Amino acid sequence: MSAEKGSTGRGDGRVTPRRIPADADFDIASELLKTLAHPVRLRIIELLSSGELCVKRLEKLLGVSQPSVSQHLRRLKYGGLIESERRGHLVCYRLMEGRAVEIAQLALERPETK
Amino acid sequence: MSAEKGSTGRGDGRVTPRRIPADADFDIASELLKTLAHPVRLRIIELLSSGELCVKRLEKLLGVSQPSVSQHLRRLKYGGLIESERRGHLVCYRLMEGRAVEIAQLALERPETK
DNA sequence: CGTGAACATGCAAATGTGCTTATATTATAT
DNA sequence: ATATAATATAAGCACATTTGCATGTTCACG
Repeated sequence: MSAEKGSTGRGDGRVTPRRIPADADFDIASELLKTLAHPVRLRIIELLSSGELCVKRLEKLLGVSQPSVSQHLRRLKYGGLIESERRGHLVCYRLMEGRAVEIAQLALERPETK
Repeated sequence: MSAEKGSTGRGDGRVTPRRIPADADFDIASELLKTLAHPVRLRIIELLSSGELCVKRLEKLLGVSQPSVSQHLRRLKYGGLIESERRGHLVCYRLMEGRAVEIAQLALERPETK
């Protein structure tokens, strides 16, 4: 199974040299994962991966109370995963951090049955 | 930026058809992410990606107390990410779930500065 | 201005997490 | 059998997270 060391294969054929993670990197990375580690937030990321959405729309799609949606959006925004833009009296959210979708998709895969 | 819909590109050239996630899938996925969302557990995954290690060795490499290491290992094991095998009076741990390393590596990357 | 719609924020209760310390368990060696 | 090394589990506490509910805020429009 041993993955080739020192580089990361990607879908687009690029091979990014992997740097040695410092101590703080693990803190930062675990923050990112904590931000994603909630069913509602995962669904928000998945929904936004198809394009931007306003809160009202998310509220309906998610079937979750408006304050709850706003709180999750705030957390995602604070974590730098999404950004918002006011449009009239709507506030639209869109994805900012590409890794968010990639991680979400990986986590949503069914475990490989090798 | 829009990623191609309905399929996931992977490093090995495979293209896995993506199924529509059901409600429970988000719960399961967020459990997986929560299990990974701790700096020490991330480091354990990274260390084990090079081969199996016993608790004593992990304790030294991580600089964390033995009970703490054991607790993190238990969580990872319960989540199905690692497995253990007794060898004499050592207990060796190794990776089980390929996604764990992939997700950890993605989370450890520096954010893309497109 | 005042009203309504869309969002955001604040707060308190419930729950979950992580760490430390102490105590069990298991296997080896004597 | 006993002692010792490696590991696991348990109890307790501090702290963070989640959730529901109430209350603010901001904008558009009449």
